[in-house]
Amino acid sequence: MALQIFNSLSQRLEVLEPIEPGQVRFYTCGPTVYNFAHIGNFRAYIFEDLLRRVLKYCGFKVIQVMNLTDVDDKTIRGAIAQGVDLTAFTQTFKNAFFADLKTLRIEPAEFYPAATDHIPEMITLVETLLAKGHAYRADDGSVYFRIASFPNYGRLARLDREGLRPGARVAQDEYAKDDAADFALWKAWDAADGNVRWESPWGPGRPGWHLECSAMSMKYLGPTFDLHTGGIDNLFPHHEDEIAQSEAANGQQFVKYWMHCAHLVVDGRKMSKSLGNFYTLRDLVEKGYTGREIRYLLASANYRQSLNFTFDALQAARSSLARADEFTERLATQAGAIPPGQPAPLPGWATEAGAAFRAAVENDLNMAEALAALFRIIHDGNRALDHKELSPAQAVAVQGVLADIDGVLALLQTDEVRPDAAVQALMEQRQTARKTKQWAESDRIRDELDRLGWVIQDTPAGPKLKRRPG
RNA sequence: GGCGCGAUGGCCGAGUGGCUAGGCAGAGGUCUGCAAAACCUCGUACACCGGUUCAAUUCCGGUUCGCGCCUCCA
Repeated sequence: MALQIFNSLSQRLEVLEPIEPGQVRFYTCGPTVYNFAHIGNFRAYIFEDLLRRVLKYCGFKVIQVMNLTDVDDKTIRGAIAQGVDLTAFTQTFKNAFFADLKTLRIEPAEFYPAATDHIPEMITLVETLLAKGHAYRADDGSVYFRIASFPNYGRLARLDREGLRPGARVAQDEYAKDDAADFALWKAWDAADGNVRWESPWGPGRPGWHLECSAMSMKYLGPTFDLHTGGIDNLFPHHEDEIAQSEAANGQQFVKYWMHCAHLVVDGRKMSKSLGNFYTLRDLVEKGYTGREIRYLLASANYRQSLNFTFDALQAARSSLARADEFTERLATQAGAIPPGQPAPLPGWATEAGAAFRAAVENDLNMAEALAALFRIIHDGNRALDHKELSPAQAVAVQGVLADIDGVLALLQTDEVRPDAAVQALMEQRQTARKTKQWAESDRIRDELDRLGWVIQDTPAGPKLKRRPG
């Protein structure tokens, strides 16, 4: 089997065949750092993280670039509103973004280029486009891309010239453009930009939004690379414009495969501040949910379908992970008894589930099926342990399968919290009470531990303390 | 107006022209001092209306509802 992905460009499933065998170069549209990212944003970043991990799982070397948009209308507006420098303003949200990625166990990309660090590259690209006749300078000092000069425009989004007719959303003040559909490569400075400006051959101004992705992908990945991803809302105009700029400048195909992640909705409704169903990652963490739980929920659905975020589902994610944790711990206990140097025969059910997992992720990242394979291991493993049919050596082998799987999922490692001395002492007190059959006292201590956030399990090997989630 | 996606049991969510998704929640049981965990058992789900077919949740058409894009929202 080989990794198959759904290519937005062809609208079909294709076997991923990188330009350079064994290595996938891919570009992912990153955040505009003007506020804290919300869970809808993170759905896309988790999708990209799963993709990255699946690529590695399938044996590819990965070079991933994620851009940081740190200059645009919103960042400028935000900086001015707070009366701080653009750089200072965006730095706060860059830091927050990286902290959030860590919370969600998203593996770092190889490069996180920021737009403001690549102004010269962008200016060079605009010069190339001007020289090749794909761009023109308007009366206001801005430079626009001439869509009429690029016949393939609209191919990705499947929009024809009719569909590109100016609609209500085209800004009224874009009179300077030859064609209303043309988009800005370089925006001339105006008063609303405050002190945000860079010098250019066309006078002071700033880059258009789409330009950074073309300039930076070219710099870090070359004129043609394998894979480009983003949210479905970026498909048009952003990605369409990237293609136009890059292919017009380089005269060769920009990207071989495009993948787009569908949106997240909350309680079946579009997430919006006015509906009161808008959540940043930080909002959920404040409510007591862990990054791992949120990751589970966001990772559990097909990336091409809209995902319905509900707190019931988040609670279910919590319970599912508790079940997984219970099993990995049982497995570790059993594996701990292994005599050193024993070869490990893998039970049949684990081999099958491991293969099912691989087949699932290779099928365009079918994470629901992949998780089903994980739960097959948990279920069959628990049964084998109950029936004393899993040797320590086999337990080690199963751990190996889980480790492989978790290379993709990044869900199984727990954020372990050890009970403190007081909690430990209570547990021992309860044991003493139990030995003398003082059940009322024993239950009272159990309730007290519960209030402290600890659940107790009496096992044949003695009592165990479990952190109660939330 | 144009283009596109979707509707699966209480919840989240795979999938398939006939054969169990999975998880969570719920019910009963085993185990346990009681629990917890685990295991065992348990659900005539495929929006609606037509059509194709021996057979449709799956294919086709329509209806209703939801979501998205149509120039700077992941």
